[in-house]
Amino acid sequence: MMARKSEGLGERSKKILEFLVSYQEKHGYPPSIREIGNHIHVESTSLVDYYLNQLQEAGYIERGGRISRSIRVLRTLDGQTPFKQAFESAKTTVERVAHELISIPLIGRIGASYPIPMPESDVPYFDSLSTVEVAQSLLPNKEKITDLFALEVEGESMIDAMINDGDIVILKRAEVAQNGDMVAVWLTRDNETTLKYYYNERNGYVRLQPANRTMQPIIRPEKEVQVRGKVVLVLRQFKSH
Amino acid sequence: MMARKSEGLGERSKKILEFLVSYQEKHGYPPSIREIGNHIHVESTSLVDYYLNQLQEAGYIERGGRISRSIRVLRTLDGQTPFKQAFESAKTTVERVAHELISIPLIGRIGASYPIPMPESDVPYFDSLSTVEVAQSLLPNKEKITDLFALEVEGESMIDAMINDGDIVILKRAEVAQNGDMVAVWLTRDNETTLKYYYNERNGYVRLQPANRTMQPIIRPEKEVQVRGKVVLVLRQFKSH
DNA sequence: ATTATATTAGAACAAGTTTTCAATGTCAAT
DNA sequence: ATTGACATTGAAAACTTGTTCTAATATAAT
Repeated sequence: MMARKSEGLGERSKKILEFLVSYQEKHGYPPSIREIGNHIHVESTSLVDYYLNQLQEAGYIERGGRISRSIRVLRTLDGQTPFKQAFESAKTTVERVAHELISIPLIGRIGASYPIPMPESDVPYFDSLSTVEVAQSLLPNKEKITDLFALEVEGESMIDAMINDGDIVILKRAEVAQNGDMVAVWLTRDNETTLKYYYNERNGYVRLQPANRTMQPIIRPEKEVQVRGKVVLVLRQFKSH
Repeated sequence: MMARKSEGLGERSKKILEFLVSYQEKHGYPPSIREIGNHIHVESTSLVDYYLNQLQEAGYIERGGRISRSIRVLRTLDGQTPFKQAFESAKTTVERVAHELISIPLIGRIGASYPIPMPESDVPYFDSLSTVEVAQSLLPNKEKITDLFALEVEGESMIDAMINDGDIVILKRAEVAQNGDMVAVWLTRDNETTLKYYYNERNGYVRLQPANRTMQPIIRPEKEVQVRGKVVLVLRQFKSH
């Protein structure tokens, strides 16, 4: 016993599979069993049925029982996934990739001596100078992207935050901050913008700590410190010469 | 005479057209007339046939006479062309977007006291720890992406280059540099890695200038300075607390 | 040779499916 | 009210299509 077990697919099955794909491509709907039989020069519908069952067993096609022209090709010989599936797959890929590339409005500059420009809430950046494209993976998980905006740093006043002229900082709009956040603040007494680590000392004072540990912190009363956003990412591009 | 001439399509025709598309998407083959009728709550097949003829007249569908489930949608209400064309369009979109999001291998760490790990040329990073996703727009025009690699900065030795612990630097492989490039170099005499601006003084010496202008440059003989790459981008991520 | 299984044919049947037709309802314009 | 194009119905007819059954033939292992 044990006759040759169908290694792979027979010639006819292959031909049927190809025909299914080409017919669908050409007509927009699948062929009937008799049409298949005609193509492989087989008169009897039962034989075609026989082959189709094989193809189904092997996972190449799917059949909707008793329904006319209801053969669906799941995969082809070369592993290609035809049509619907390929389309779906492409679609999800588009969505995924598109989702992973975020456009953040570059709404202005930030420097020591002038206030931080703020984007209008919700009304998404019509007047943005340009946008900065950033991969989602570089940003904190699931930030609402509408809360993000970018500023270009002007001048060297942020050097103690390790941020230099020309750097791009990406911020999340915020009025309050947690201890340890890198924040953009406006100091009312000093009339100055700065980027520092934020620590709320429980005595009504706020300590603003430079990133560079060798430098001294700034300590101000809470009401003199206006938080404008949390820094989520800093970008520094270098031109190649 | 001249009764209301069908302006556009009737509600039912529209519904049928939508159904045709969604059914085909879902099942992989077109619906029968009865199934259509069922969907729009119409018992008589002849009425559905009537609507289908209209749709055909209007050029929305094509029918294979007497053949079961042989309706092909040519165009939809919003002018979209289903199937193959949509697939092609989606595919190109995928390719375009995917092209704008680049995966750069993160191949190790960089610190003052140990050499710069280098990726094998061409052999694309099998052993990369992970990858950094970056928008093409942030990189210099048309860099060969295979020449790019990323390193995570360890320690605070690069502070004078305004680069801190945890920062990610993206480099382009290079053995020589132009004046003004920010480069990653290995100093053989000092046994040290550093990131500095590169200036070749024509007297056989190289001046390595910190980004922070208040600091003093390092000057070394040309042969003691091994350029490993040009810095093209620095990323600093902040966790939100 | 024998046996079990794989392959093929043909026909008949049942179910699925589209067409056709005659009849009737609807509605705006005459 | 009458007309006539459009819309709708139900049912029968005609055709397409998938399934099943029986039987015949081939093929490989025993």
